[in-house]
Amino acid sequence: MSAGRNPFPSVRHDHRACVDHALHDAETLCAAQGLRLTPIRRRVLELIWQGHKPRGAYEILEQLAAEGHKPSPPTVYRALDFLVEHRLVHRVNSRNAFVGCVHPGDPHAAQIFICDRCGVAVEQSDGTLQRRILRNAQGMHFLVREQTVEITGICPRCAEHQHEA
Amino acid sequence: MSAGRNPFPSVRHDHRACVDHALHDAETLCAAQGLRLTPIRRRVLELIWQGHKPRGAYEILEQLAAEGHKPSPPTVYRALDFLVEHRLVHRVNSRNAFVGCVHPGDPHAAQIFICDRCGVAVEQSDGTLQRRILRNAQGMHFLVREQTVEITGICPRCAEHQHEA
DNA sequence: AGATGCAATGTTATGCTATTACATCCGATT
DNA sequence: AATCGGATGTAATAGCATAACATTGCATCT
Ligand SMILES: [Zn+2]
Ligand SMILES: [Zn+2]
Ligand SMILES: [Zn+2]
Ligand SMILES: [Zn+2]
Repeated sequence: MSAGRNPFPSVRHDHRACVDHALHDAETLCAAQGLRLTPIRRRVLELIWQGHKPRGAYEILEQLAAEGHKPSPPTVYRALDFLVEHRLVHRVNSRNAFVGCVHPGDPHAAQIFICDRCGVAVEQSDGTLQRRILRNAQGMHFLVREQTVEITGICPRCAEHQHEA
Repeated sequence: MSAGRNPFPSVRHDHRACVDHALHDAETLCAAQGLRLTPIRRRVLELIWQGHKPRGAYEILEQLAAEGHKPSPPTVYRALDFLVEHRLVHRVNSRNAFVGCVHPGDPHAAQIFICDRCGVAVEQSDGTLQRRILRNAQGMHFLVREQTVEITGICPRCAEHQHEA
């Protein structure tokens, strides 16, 4: 992803490596679990990874159409369902969009930080935070299935640009 | 809301009191801040408080239509925008729906627990959790504007019913 | 009173997001 | 070859949200 210590991707990081890495991980994971990373699924994952910004289903659909495929919504949603189900991408509820997961296949609760300005999203997995949520749930005898934590604001890159302008 | 120590509302709690309380709070708050709780806004808030389940905009719209009002989507969304902006209701992103806020007007970060079975949503505001998120954000120099924490699972009432069946 | 300004609401149309239902294809198994 | 099941294709529709512009109604100023 990024070379520096800050998880927010620099504009000049080698993004091709991000994509290659994500696709390689996906292939490994699917092979290990007997899942079929079909051409469509693979291509959708690749499109999601074109950047670090969550992408909408119809955005993906239009890009596929531009390549000549002309799929219909269910095709894209089915691929997205597969990718979400097998933890290769996260759904970003506050945006109705999808972003590549950085710990593919690992059943983790992610916290997603999304920049209002540039749209970049970064994922974190703070176990302490996650356990605190579980503890609070237990306190009211609520059985947790899934937790969604999404934080919006301004990313460090955009904050820098701010005081340049 | 509920008589017991568990924040999940019992089936036999006096829900009329919830609604009355919410509307009274809203009136007080709007009066104090010079806001106009117009008939539509008030009615939408009341409909949201008809239960403890998040309600969709079109659900509200249909109920208004059934009463003879026949509003159009923008009317409802404008009322919802007002209610969200002034912190009388929370938007539940994972459901595209809206639920009454139990600390109206107070700028707090809420964690919302939603039952997959009965749809009831309960709000919590754990300051420790909230500060942990802020700390994590600061760690990457991310400036937080808003945090969304939504937890889905099975509420205590539904868990009880479970082992009856 | 009449003119002006502003917030709220009404109206029409449209855009974006997601799913249902059914048909077809294709590779693996028998 | 027949069968089966998962993946994809196709058409229609459901569900969520906003843009753009018209109108209303009330408060303020002249
Ligand atoms: Zn990258
Ligand atoms: Zn940014
Ligand atoms: Zn109640
Ligand atoms: Zn329940």
